Amino acid sequence: MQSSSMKLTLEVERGKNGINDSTFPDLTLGVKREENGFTASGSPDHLGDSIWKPIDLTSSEEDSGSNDDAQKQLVIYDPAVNGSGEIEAAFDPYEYRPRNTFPFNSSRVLPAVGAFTVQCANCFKWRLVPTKEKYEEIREHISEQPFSCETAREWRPEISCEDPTDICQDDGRLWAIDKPNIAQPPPGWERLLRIRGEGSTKFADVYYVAPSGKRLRSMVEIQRYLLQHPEYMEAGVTTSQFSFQTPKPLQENYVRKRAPARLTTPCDGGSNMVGRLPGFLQPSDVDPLAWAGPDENRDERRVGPSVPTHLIEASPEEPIQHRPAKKKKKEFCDI
DNA sequence: GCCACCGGTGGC
DNA sequence: GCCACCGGTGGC
Repeated sequence: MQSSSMKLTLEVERGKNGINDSTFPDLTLGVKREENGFTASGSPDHLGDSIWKPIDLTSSEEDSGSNDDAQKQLVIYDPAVNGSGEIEAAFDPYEYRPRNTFPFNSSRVLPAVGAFTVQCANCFKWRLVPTKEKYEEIREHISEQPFSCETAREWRPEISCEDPTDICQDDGRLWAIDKPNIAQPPPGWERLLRIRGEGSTKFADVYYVAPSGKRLRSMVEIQRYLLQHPEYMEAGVTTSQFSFQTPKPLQENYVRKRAPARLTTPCDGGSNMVGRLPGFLQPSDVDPLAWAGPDENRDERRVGPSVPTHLIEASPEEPIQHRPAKKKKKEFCDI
């Protein structure tokens, strides 16, 4: 990972429908994994050092094409998945909430961001960022102000490049690369990232929640809302403070590809597209890093109650899904 | 009735 | 192929 010095990571957890929103804010972090599941370890300082290993996402960057910003990437993964694992919480920098651990009875559980991680530009190790707000702050200026372990001393005074990485992309979580340089939302506003279930036509949706509680889902709506509420504009809020860009999943098949309009033979397969499970795709094609899907791991991860298989490993229960495919994941930690 | 989520597509 | 946008609707 060379250039990519900085990448940002997001951990995804699953939440349930209504709940997601609330969960969002919490995203905090630290997850550790335990034997099979996750656990938290607790060390106050760094999360499990041992537990998490370094991740290398570099390659994944595909797209940003222009920027090689590969740098700033976020990875999302779903801890919950694993099950049971539990995530524990330790407060300090990393506090976790075991929310996902408990069984949601709800029928729908969707993945949600569980943690944010940024890669040190010097040692390339991943550092968990304690809050969504801090993460957004770092992300906003990641190009001009590369993140380093030294920066992390703001919330972890003892941290240095000598410490092991905080997280490793291994277990079957869902990882995604975030876009760099996204402005922080205006004061009083919140930017929500909702991860869709596997097999959807899109990976995620971004919403902005205005101070009034109104949710806005596109720049058109933002613009309209600001015009209707001049007070925000008078306060300096502009559309440049909003961005609906979403992270990209490393799992290549997570998002269902749009079917070609003309696929022939419908039958043949029936398989045509839609029906196909993503899983079938070849991981190989994808980037190296891509994490792998859940394969085997999945079992472990799933914990108790639910988890059905689905693709994402993460999701524990998901009634929802379309069929998931399974993909395999692999782990890659490099550092 | 509301709204979170999903699907679809026009435009690039 | 990707993404911004928004319509539809299941579930509450």
